[in-house]
Amino acid sequence: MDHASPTSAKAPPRKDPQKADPTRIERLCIERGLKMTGQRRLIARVLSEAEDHPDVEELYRRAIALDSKVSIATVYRTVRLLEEKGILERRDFGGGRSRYDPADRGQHHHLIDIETGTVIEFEDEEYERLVQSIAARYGFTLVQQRLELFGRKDPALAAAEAKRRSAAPASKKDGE
Amino acid sequence: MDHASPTSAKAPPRKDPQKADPTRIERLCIERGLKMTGQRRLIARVLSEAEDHPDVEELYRRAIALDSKVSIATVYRTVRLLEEKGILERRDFGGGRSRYDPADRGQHHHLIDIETGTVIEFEDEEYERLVQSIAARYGFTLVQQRLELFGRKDPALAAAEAKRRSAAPASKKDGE
DNA sequence: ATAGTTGCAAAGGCTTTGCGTGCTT
DNA sequence: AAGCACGCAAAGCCTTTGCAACTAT
Repeated sequence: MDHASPTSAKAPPRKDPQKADPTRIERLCIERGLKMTGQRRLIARVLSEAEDHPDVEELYRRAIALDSKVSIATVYRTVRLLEEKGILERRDFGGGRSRYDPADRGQHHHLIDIETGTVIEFEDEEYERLVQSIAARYGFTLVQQRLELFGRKDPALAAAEAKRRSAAPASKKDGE
Repeated sequence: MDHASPTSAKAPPRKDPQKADPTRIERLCIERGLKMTGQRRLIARVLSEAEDHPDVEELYRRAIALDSKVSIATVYRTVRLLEEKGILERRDFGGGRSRYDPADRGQHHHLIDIETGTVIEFEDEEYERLVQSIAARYGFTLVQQRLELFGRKDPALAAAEAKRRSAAPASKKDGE
């Protein structure tokens, strides 16, 4: 993970928190030529700060916690817009609701612990190569993909993992 | 596809079409100790004959075409039951509805043509090995997985594919 | 006979939408 | 100024469920 930068804002306080520092996602919105309203800036900020995979209701909760000037309909509309613009990716980890994942964090997939709901993100070059070649095998160019692994922590394997743990990969508990 | 047997019934007509020949899925239901009603037999039959990935409404349509003694609520209930029993797998190819896939057809994944909706099923040993090892890497035993590739037919690649086409893989047009 | 199943219609959860008002460009 | 975005509440999907009648074991 090369793009990871601490969430904490080290920048000195500015006059208007809304216009202070265009967040990662806000910048993308502007690039794509979206009209930036206060609500969109707010949602963009929540998304930029999110390190998990929130659903619409969770985004809504976080947004109103910051500002309280959004309706859930707008969150739905915005999230759909951003998905169409390729800024957000919609995921389905089961449970009915869609979850959202900023698309600028690079290609990654999910390993879900079926006991605890913990979501581990991972990347794998070999896998990437392989699916490209599978698609090509059928004459297709890959446009999108979805890979989710659901598993259970295995004591034996976990011990083995503990040993080789050195470059700690991202791993965080996600709701569900 | 080794298990594929023609849909047409070549067997000599029996007394009761309902009890005649327990279908593949029906047999599984019985093994799991499910109480077999006419409706369940009917749905089991539709599922056994399906070579695509129908959603509930499609199952319902096919079922009433055969017999017309089912309600859609029962289809929903049955499909959920069979999923819990591990007889059916629920898929989400986008579009809101869940699609169903008999679990006894072996491990396979899907490549979806985003232009036409065509669904290609494929298997890949190397992939299977790889994801096992990815899960193990994090100390997990794989319990379930979901892999869907969405792509667009690429003229250049398609030409290449046409050449090497010898062992024709399964490929069928699916609704949506 | 009994526990489980079905149909029907109503309810539920998530998401979208119509409409009048308000704000960005 | 003009068009697009917002909020609100109503409506739309897909799916589940309460209840009374029915059926497989």
